[in-house]
Amino acid sequence: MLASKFDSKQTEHDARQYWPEQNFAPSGQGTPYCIMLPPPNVTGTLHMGHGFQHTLMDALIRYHRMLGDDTLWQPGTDHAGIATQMVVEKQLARDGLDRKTMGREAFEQRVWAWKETSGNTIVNQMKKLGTTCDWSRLRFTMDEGLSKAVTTAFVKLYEDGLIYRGTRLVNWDPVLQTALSDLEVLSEEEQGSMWHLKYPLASGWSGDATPSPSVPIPAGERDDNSLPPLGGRVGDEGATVPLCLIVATTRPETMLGDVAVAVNPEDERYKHLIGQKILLPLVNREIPIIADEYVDPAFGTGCVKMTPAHDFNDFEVCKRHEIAGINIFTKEAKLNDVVPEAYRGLTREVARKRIVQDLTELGLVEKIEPHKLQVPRSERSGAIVEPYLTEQWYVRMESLAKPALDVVEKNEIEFIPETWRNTYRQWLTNIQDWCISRQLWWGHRVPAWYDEAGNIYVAHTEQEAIEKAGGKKLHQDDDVLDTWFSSALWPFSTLGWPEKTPEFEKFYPTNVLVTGFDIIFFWVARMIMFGLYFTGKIPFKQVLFTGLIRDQDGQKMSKSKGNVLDPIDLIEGISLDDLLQKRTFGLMMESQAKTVEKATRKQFPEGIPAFGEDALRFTYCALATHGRDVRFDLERVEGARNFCNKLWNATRFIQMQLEKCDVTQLPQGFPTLDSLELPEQWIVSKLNNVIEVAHKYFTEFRFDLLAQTLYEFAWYEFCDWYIEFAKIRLNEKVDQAILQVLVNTLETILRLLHPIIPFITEDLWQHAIKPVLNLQGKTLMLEAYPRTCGEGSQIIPTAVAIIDQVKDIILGIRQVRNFYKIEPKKALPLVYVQDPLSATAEVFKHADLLMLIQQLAKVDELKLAANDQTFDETFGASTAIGSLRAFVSLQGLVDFEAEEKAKKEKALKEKTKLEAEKANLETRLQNADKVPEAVAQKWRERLKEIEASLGL
RNA sequence: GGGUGUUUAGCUCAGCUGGUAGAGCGUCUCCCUUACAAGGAGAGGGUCGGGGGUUCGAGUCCCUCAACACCCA
Repeated sequence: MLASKFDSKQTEHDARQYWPEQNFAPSGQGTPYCIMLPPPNVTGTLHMGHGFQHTLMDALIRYHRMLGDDTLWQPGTDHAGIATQMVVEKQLARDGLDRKTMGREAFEQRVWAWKETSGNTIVNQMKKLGTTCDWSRLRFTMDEGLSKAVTTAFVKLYEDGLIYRGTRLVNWDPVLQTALSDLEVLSEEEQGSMWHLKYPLASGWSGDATPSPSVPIPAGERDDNSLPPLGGRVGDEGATVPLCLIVATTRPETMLGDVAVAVNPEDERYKHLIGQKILLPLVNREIPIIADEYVDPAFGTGCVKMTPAHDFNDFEVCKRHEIAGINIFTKEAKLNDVVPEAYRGLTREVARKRIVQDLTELGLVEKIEPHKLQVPRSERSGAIVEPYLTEQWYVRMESLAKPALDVVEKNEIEFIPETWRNTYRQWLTNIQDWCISRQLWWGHRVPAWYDEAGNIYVAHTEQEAIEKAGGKKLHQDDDVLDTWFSSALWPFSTLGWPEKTPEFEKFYPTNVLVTGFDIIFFWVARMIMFGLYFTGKIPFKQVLFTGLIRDQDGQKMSKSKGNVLDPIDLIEGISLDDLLQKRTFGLMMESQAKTVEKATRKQFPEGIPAFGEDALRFTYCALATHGRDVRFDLERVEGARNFCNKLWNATRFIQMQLEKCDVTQLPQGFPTLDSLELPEQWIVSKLNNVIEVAHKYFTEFRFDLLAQTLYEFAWYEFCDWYIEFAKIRLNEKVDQAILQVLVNTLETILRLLHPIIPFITEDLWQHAIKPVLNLQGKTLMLEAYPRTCGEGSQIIPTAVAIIDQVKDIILGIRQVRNFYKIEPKKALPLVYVQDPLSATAEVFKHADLLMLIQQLAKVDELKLAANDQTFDETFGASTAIGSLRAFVSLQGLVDFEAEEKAKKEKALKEKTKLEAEKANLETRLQNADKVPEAVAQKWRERLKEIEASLGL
């Protein structure tokens, strides 16, 4: 006998023993079905987003496995170049070491060692959660096979002219000292300043202090001759007035690298100055005034300083004007030796202060305004990214993007939800070349070698390169590839590509990719491009984009905010103290700890109870709407846990009932539907309907509706109604057919729910179902997903209609009962039921159904009233559901005088509502000719119902 | 500045190709009835962001405005 309460820990422990890992491998039979696990960072830990996506993937895989498909869920981890290198470098720093002194080889060994110790954490966590990946096929992006795929891909792209080495501006992370791709730079709005600087015209010195009127901001106008010549000081005798252009900038320190000032060619204010020169302050370099459409005359002063070596827009403008840039920074983003001596070696921040100060002293700062600006920061180090001129490896994207765009436009790859096509299209149509080299030591080293003359030899191996070089001594490129380069090969490299393995032949293209929309560019688009390029096929047929998991306030979960939830904690529970410690550890700012602690104490005053894996999984599914983000609501986990308990207890009840009979005598499967009594016909009809809907929702990836449908069926139809119907009759006598329907319906429910809540369904099936039904299967995981149940008819509409009527009668009587607060124990002496549309008459032909009503509504005597029979107020109360009316005698049960008023109010309210609806229907029916007949028919029926219950 | 999305019950969200609204949690009342108080029986609660339009009929289609979110520049 089952315990009276569901215990998730015990259940998970028990269920797991039926799932040997070899069951997760492809069966070798059936239609191939393959999902690639988006490889998590090998040194990371599982977070809510993983939990969410893995749940959906596991549900899909379990569903298809139960359908009999040949399922492969390919797992693996990602080496995560920058992130991993940073972690290891931090460890080294604690030991007083750094990678440069220990050398590349020793450093790599150190990272491998770290990967071995920590790398299994996330895999173990996934196993703990019951994810049924084929663990025997676990891959790692730095493995030999996958590294070979990377080299092969690189060499091919290079030989096809799609990879090149180019010198151009890149996003430079001055802390990590590596280039970053556009996608690794996050721009956030920050409060800064806009400095308005005066740039004197080289030719514009005016001896008579009368500025030309067409020069808009002559220094003299405002400062009244107080402005000194360059190098002079305020108050100098005989100062002349320079004519100045005023440039507005958010980065004054870059002025040392200015090579021009640009204005719009149509700007009347400056037109005549185009071609003239500026004498750049502090540097004393003459730079031209140029005209370019890029300049917005309305923004700032309409004059833009050009620093092409440190600004992407300026770079483009100056390229058009063939003006070379001047690099003023070192790799650490400190001023280099090109700038005047006074500024050399300063960081950007210090240089800014110094330069503004110096310019101010020269009277060359017009004004400083507060200004909000987008500051580009490195996703990893958080440092402000410096546009920096370096030589890097690039992938030419244009020709790769086109076919990738096509397959999505033509829906050969289906995006779910479809709206992400827009995002995808937008990015691919404006795609930039992909900077793939990184100045790191952890990753796939660029397979390019150089001879002493600097000639490049791209080859699969060093040996091959040397051969190409004619035996010359070569040095391999120091850089490694962007981690996403290897990730882009994931769908086929994990299947053995470039070898044509049987797995590749069978499972590629894969079926569905489940991932977050946040990596649509990073990963999804690149996989499609590379998939098409290298295999000639799409890498997957569908992409399911999940929302981002946010906290209950809609905030992104992040360690630095201290609002993360660990899926493991929801499953196993955690005390408040442990949770506090977890959340306040490693915060960016100490001061935040108090805020986080307060919020945590408020939200989880008693910590988090152990809800169990099934409850968490059910919640993930219930929240998996096709939206953008998911607010994670802990209360829903509780609701899901309660649902598990409901299933548990329903099983327990059935187990008790089965003890009354000899289960070995119980026939297999459902009895023929036509042979059954009405309640049985009803529940099996409903069940068959639910089965059909479940398949539909799986196909449409509507895990939310799937969860809701199964929840409602299991709880409301099966537990609340059918079990009650069954209980009453089983108390009278042991009825084999009822037992058979009970246990088989439960068994079907367990199979239906298994992909979502695998542990409890497996556990219940093993303990309460398998022995009773004498099933041969070893695990529910490998049982068939339900199709339709029962022989012959699968849905009997008349049974559904009659039982629905029975439910309505019971509901009506219960309403009266509750309204008059009649004790549940007290039986009602007499109830008349009247139904002018005579649907109820059918119910009264079945004595067994009347018995059910009498027991479930606690009524002594139940009678069918004639249509013209009337009941005066002294009889009791009446209630209406549809056309049905129940007249409940309340003789001796209530004080009529006292209840009269409330009763009248209720009746009036009901009447008003119905009359309004009646009027509305009548208006609509005036236009009945314009409406489809089926709709009009429905209206007429409803109108009849209303008239009937109004007693018309 | 360009784009995408969201706005439905107190909270979190469903609502398919247009036919007058649903769930979970919460609230209120009654009940520890031999599967389940992690439960049972019932109740209350929404002018579907504002405005306009198309239609016999709009939460659902179109236009517009507003707020919020995200992406790109």
